[in-house]
Amino acid sequence: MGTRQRLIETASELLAEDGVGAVTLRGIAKAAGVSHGAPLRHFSGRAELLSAVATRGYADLLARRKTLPETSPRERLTAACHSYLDFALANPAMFELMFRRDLVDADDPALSAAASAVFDTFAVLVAAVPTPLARSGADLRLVAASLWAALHGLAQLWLWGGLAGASFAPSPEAALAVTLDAYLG
Amino acid sequence: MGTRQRLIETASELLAEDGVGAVTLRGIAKAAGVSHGAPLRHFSGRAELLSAVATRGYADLLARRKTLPETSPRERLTAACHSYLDFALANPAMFELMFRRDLVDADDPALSAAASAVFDTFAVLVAAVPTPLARSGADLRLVAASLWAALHGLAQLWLWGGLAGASFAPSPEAALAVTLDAYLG
DNA sequence: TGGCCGAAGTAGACACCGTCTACAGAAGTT
DNA sequence: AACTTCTGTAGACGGTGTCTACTTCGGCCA
Repeated sequence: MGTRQRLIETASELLAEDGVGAVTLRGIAKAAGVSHGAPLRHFSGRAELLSAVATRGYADLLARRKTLPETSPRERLTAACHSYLDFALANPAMFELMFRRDLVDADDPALSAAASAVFDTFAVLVAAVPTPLARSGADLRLVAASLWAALHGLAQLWLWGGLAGASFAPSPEAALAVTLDAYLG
Repeated sequence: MGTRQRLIETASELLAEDGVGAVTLRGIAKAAGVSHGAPLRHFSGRAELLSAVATRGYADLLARRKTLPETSPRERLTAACHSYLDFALANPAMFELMFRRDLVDADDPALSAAASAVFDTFAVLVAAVPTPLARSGADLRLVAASLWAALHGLAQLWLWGGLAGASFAPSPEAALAVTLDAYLG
């Protein structure tokens, strides 16, 4: 395996084990057994390396969509929503990195393509379900964006731990059930 | 004004002008006209200073709740939702700081109290509205958490710029309208 | 009044970070 | 065989947060 690939691999492991704060260029280099300047031979800077890592994150997220049950469109959509939340809760550091504009190069074509693919396939799933909103004539892509945002906020808020500080501590699944109830009637 | 207060003030201005990446302890000290070590006489570290700044952010957000129209509970809730989104879009750096666990001391009592107050008053607003969800017997605090998450995700996703990369670019208000439609029927 | 002590500010050091540059070797091309 | 390009190393630079002396000033008490 080439050094470039090993750097991405090592960074992913470091990210999963020690969080976003631990994915430092020098730390990755040391963990990969190369000198601290070596990564710059394969990436223009930290942002480019982390973009490659985040791109893999989006790809992993997209891969989950391929394993949805072959049942009704409605059940496929709810499964996808659960899958999104599960991914975020299971890989908190990767999820955080994927949405940290300051750590990642937003103009990276591979990264934005992978991110768009996630949203696009989600929009397709939404469009296949006859929700009350759709029946009332709302723009389907707008419904998809709204539902995705709701999902995303649920994941973000839960990882943040904010609800735990409130006077009660709901489970993320319970909140997701309410969200799906609101959108799918 | 004491140095401590001026440091918080200066940090807030720096945050609003140049973003989260610019609120560095040394930079704040220089902008406030003190030596680079002075802030440590008033704060245990960077996290404590930024916590004080974020606490002010939550207070500002809460203050907006006091200016809601005295109309129907339903209109008050939708106004509060718009207010939340407006705050995030108008103060993106502050909004980001408020939810950046790595920059802030999550155990700061003032900070967590301010954050809880925001959620609690929101929950009160939700409880006053007879949504379809409420009528179907869902836990009202769970509905509040779910709706707040939806709002939060909308703000986060929009600031992230993600929807702009997709094949279409909805306005945040349009997406919020759909979200409110889903919850308030 | 004189002495004292703690709070507040300064300057320097340390370790770490990302990035740049100079250098060395290996590989491949003409 | 000579030359160029690629890959890796080592060192330096400016920046960061934090720690540790060292000053300085203001209030307090004998």
